[in-house]
Amino acid sequence: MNDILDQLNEPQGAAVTAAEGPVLVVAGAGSGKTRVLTTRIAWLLGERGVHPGEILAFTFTNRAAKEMRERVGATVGADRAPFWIGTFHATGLRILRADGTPVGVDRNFTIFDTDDSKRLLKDVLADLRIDPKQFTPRGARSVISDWKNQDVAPDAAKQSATSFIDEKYAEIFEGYEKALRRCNALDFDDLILRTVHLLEQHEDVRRRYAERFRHVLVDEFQDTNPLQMILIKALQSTHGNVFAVGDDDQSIYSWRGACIENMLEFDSYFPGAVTLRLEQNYRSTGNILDAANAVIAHNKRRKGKKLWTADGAGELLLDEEFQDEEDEAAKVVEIVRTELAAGGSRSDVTVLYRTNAQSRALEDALRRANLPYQVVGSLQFYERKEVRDLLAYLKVVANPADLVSLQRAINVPRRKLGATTVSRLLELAAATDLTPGQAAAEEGLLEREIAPAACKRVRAFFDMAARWRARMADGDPVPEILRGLLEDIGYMDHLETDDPVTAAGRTENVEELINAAAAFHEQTDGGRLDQFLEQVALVSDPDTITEEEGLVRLMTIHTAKGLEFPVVIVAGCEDDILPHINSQDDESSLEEERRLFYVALTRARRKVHLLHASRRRRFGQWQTSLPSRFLKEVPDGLVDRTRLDALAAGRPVARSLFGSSAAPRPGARRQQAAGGSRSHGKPTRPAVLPDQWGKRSAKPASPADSGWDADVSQEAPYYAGQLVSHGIFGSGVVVRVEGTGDDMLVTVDFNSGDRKHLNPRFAPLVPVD
DNA sequence: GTCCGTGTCATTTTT
DNA sequence: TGACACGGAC
Repeated sequence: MNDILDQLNEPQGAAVTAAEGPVLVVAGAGSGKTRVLTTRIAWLLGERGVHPGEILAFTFTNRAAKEMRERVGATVGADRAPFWIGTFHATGLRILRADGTPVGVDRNFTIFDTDDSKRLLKDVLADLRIDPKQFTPRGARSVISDWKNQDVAPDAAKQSATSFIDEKYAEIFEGYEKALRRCNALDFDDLILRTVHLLEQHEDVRRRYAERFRHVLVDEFQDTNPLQMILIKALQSTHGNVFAVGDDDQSIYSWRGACIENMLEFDSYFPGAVTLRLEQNYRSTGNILDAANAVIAHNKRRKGKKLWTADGAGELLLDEEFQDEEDEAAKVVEIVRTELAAGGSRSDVTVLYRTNAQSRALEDALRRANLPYQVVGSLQFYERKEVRDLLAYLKVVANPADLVSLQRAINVPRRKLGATTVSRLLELAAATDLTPGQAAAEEGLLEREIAPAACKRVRAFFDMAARWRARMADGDPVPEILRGLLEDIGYMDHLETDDPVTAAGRTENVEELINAAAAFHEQTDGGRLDQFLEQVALVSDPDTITEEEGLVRLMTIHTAKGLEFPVVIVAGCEDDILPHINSQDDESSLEEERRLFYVALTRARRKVHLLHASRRRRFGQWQTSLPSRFLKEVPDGLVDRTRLDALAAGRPVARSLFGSSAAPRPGARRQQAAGGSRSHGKPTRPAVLPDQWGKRSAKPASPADSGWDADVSQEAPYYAGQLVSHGIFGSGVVVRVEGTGDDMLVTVDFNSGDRKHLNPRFAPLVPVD
């Protein structure tokens, strides 16, 4: 044990050996947080005589849970590793499976994921005859989820509603809960909510669990929501041993209910808590850390800490501007090639971006350059249509009450059972209080509403389901059920006829699902179908299809949290992307955007490239953009900046237009090397014109180019960065120009502090020299 | 019941 | 731009 402690630095050691009672470890990026958690567990087991069964550890991802379990196992021996290390959801599920009955949780419930919930909500909205334009399933799900995460029941929501909108949502909430019950299903939030209810309403159960788990540990504490806080409090209620590790500066999930206050006000939730800080970083260079520290220091709502490293400063960060997203992508290719030339691997380079849509241009460029890449996390394996189809079948087999899966499965492949038949079937079932399968089995019931031929097809479907349900009851192995079912419904043929182009890929995914079932069968020693479905619902990706070597990785900053890479490229460092346009209104969401930028920076071990374009296509329309405001927060000495033109460098724009200032700078090679600048246009649009130089020879002309040419030469007297004045609002700076002609919309930040969206046709803006 | 054209609307997504 | 949902035509 002592050698393990010897390997820790002082604060790490203090955290690991902290006395009983509440402890908050504020662990900066790359400061050895997982190590502290796992060593703490090992120390409790080894030094404090704690039994493995007395430890409960929460994580947010399965990946983290797995890693923790393995690392503890490696230290103390697999047989002594705690049994209860898991995600909040998986842990809630375990508790509910064992003790859920008192809060009305049926043993055979199905877990609805987000997609299931939305589909169910769609039905609910239709039943309630609510205008689907005003209330979307997506919106309703998010409102309901917020309520659930604050332990608000439908009744309470109704009572506290102060507007028509809120009342409607509360009504939808109520209908949704009823529908869930009818489906014998729990959604993700329920896994925690019902557990909380169980522990709140049943003192004996709460005491039992609290006394059993003498030590509660929580990873990524900054991401906990109010409901999870209640759960943690309940579980530590008899002993107060909470060991929470997190980084408030990496809280990037507030939009999912994460509550940074849980961390900032840890002391008030757990009086007498000890707070420790881990600030020594073992990942990044000094320059990267200094940059990250400087940026995050602009946030007000934080605990405050400063990362440092015992190693050197390393290279400067690079901040480079490009004309558009294609040039930006070309730079990514160049960076990868440079790394390869220097003996590195493609997988050394990871590109991070704010929005998934940004991956397109990057992928195109990498594909053209023949550089294999992997987009991590965008479309999850279990979100693929074919996989979901098959899972829907399995769910129908496992849970006859699951109406959502039924609706998905019943007409895929086509069985001539359309919307009319299905909705009549569901109405009949609802009216008779039977499952659709039972309703179909009732003599003559279907015939009341459904044409005889359709009745026959409906019964054939349920016969099929019943056959496989019998096989399940016989304990047939899951992979065999899946394979047989596939055959039975002719799914592979369906894939082929449905779309021959994608059939091969989809078939592969189906095979991957069979593999997952086989792996499950092995690992669980013949686990049941419902257990398989449960695992699938709580695991977003099978391990096999992530983490491949030799691939350039692309992912959102959100998915990158918790990972590290030698070289990080942050693409799209532009205002309106990072910070995102929808998150600029209030201080707290702007701070979250800054945390995102901070997370991106701190992923890098060796090198950071910050790329941005001065214009890019958004929804098919060109939009100009300014460098991200966060770039300015990186101190000058740490970064090498390259701008396309003099504007951003602070020189008067017009001069660069006429060539006087265009001395080639190191990073400007693309624009300069091209030679043969084409002079055209009027000097009234300085900010865009210089971009055009060399464009044609830098890469083959594309339709986009000519379109842009035509556009700009006729319009765009306004450009981002331009100083303008307005009769009423005074003077200000143009932030963005959207649209053309009469539809033109110019966004201006006025010196008064107001941001206005103006149509110059109606609100004359006068350029200021 | 199914097909296909048109219209709408776009963050982030650990479970 | 492009994915997806819906409504009208067959």
